[in-house]
Amino acid sequence: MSGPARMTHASTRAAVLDLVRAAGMISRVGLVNATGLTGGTISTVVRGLIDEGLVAETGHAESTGGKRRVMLQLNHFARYAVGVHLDEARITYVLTNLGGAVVARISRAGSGDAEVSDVVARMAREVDALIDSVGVERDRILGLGLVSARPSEHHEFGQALERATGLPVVLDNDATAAAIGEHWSGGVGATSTFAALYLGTGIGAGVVLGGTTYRGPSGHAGEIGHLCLDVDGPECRCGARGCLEVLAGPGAVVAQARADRALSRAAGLAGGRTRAAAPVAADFAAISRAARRGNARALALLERSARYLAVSARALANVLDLEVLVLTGPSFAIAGSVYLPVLRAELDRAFIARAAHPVSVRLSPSAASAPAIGAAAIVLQSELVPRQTGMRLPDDLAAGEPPVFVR
Amino acid sequence: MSGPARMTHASTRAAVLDLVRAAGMISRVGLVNATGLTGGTISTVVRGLIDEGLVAETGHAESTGGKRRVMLQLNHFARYAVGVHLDEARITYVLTNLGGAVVARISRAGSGDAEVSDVVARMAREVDALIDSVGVERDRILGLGLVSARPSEHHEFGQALERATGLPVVLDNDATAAAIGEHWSGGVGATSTFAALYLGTGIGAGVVLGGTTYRGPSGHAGEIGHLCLDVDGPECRCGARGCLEVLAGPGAVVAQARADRALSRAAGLAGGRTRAAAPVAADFAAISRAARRGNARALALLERSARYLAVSARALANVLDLEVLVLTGPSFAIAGSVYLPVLRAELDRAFIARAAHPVSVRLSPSAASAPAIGAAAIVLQSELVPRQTGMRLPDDLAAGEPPVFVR
DNA sequence: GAGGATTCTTCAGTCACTAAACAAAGAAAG
DNA sequence: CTTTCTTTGTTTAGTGACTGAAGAATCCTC
Repeated sequence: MSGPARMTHASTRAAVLDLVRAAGMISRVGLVNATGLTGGTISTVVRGLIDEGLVAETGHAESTGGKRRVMLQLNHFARYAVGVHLDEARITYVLTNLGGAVVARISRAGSGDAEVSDVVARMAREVDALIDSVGVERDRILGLGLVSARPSEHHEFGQALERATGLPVVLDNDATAAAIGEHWSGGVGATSTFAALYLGTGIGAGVVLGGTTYRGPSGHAGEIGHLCLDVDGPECRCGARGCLEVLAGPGAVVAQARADRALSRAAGLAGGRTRAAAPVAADFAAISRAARRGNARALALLERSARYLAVSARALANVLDLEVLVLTGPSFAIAGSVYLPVLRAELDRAFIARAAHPVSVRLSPSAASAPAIGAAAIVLQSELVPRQTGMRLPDDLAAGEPPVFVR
Repeated sequence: MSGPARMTHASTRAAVLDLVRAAGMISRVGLVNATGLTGGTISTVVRGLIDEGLVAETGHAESTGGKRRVMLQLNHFARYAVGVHLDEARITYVLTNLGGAVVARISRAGSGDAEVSDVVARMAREVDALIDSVGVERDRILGLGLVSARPSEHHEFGQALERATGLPVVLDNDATAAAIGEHWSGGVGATSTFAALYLGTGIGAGVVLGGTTYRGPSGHAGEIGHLCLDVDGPECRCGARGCLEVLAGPGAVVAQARADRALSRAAGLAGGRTRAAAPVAADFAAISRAARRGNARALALLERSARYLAVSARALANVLDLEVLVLTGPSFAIAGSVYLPVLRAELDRAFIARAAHPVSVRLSPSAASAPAIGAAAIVLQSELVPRQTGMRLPDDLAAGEPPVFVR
């Protein structure tokens, strides 16, 4: 238990930097207490971070009888990151500083069915415009995060964008990105276990366990759209019945609303009249507006969806032993006020570990642009936070061993 | 990306040992490839392990054009661990070697309502008897693992047992223990992501993500007994409706069977006539036997339970992106053959990430004593495997900082 | 302003790990 | 059998992160 608490250079530096970020403001002594390292080590590590311009001394604490502690803060404008959200109909770009705060933001039309090379060229120009709009030097930008609902389909896209922009590109899915964004922005604790419930046109969840993002072996962790809420429910494209997505997803809400002639007219639903990508999101927004205007039928549809989602959120909280649940994504940005109280009530009533700790349910303050902000946060995290600690343990251990000759 | 891949002494030693265990048989070159460390480091680490008697050279591989590789194996009988499973009605003790193989096993009556001090004294005697039965020296026993359905209620119990036996005691819950036992025994890969679905008188799941046990911030991770499968289902003690436990747990199966006069007689159910702890387990076993004898009604009840459980297992697999699901625990030991095909079919049909990888569903080869074996495995793991890598990041970072005086 | 408390830095020593030379063991070619 | 080459494993010097302890700097109290 005692003895040295050694770690690599990179991860010590990164861990200290992450602590400064997470704490907002902290002294060297505070870092000593938080890390378990000695004062000497912290002293040299902090000097390095100050020399690089990443951290700055920003004041003093009151004395506790001796020399006052010098407070340290992240120099938020030392580095930047670009976040890009590829949605079906739109591409959203944000430039954030080290603290995850948005310093520039633009939104442009989606790719449609244009050639990949053309889209990449256009995106590179739009990224340039984003950066130029605030006059940040290129070499202070750490990289570009590119998120979408199906990142596995965008590998070549990412590589092309990397060549076109000259920035390192990382890919991820929107829900995970949103979770990392919430984590980075400091809304939840540094080591907390939480999920970001993401409601776009689909339903997903980004999962952070004990401060570490969990993606699963194939990157599909947090897939809650196909939780079963009714074994005899309507069929789903996944092959099962009564899936959350079919019962309560934005698509289902919109379908139910369109089937209601009066509501369709009152809310001004687009129906099938616009092009394929947009209408679900647009009509879901229209329904939400109708509910806010007091349309009882619209409100009932949303509340029905919220109850199903609440039960699924409880399942997620039970399985993962969550401490915090953050609602985020474009659809929650619009209808969060309807969903939030329903989810809160459900998790307060029937979360199985609530004797040990409650689940705090919150609406993201930046639900609409959460994926793009998260995309930037992924870059910040991948550049500044401990890589994977520990060592790789390949599963095919015996692979490569020649045939054995037992003595 | 390049540069040294440093780690602490303890974790390098432990990681190498864990690799030797996981691989079964591996050469020094194999360890170099698997760890990324250099030959020199592996050479010294392995020498230390051989000096301690934990590892032994056991033969040669065929030459690939040069010197033959010397193969290394875990010396299974170098150390031992005691595993104890506190069930409602019985206490099961196992003594395992380093490989997790059972070298001695006894089962005694449960604690009933005796005084804690008396029970602890009796358990200490029974542990002594277990150890003496195979004549293992006391100082080669690493510790004692104590698992139950509600370990939080057994803290003092564990401390008393630690004093009485002189062995370090670790506590955990039965489902997590079972998962660790499966992992240690090598049925699943070293870095695999899997869950042990535990069916005793309750329902639980032990979760291992990427080779690391996940317990959750309050130790309640894997709680699937209260997944909702029917929002309008029967009420549950947790406050919700249609929970898995109420619809398909062994208690529910037994209740349904008891309500059936013909089945009760055919299976010889004890009903409410025996004392409180045993009957559910006993009657569930009786129903399973009846189903095996061809009783259609008993089989139908079990298959109904299996279908609900299968849907819940799919939920777990979707949320956690599982690669493997192991069925274990006393009730699966009895009725596993009924449940297994139903779960397999469900996960084959509707697991959402099956395009990326299938979920392999297996019945534990030692389902009945899995908790006790797992308890011993927890001791092995806590003594021999990397502690937590990285550094602790307390959540109350600003705590202890005096008031700040901004410059 | 002396003395004590607290914060922060400096520096020598320690230890895990690497790189590279070396030794040992076997295969292949003559 | 000898030579040469390949592969495996060990030894050794060097590197760098970290600790511990001493010292410097700063602030409070009396």
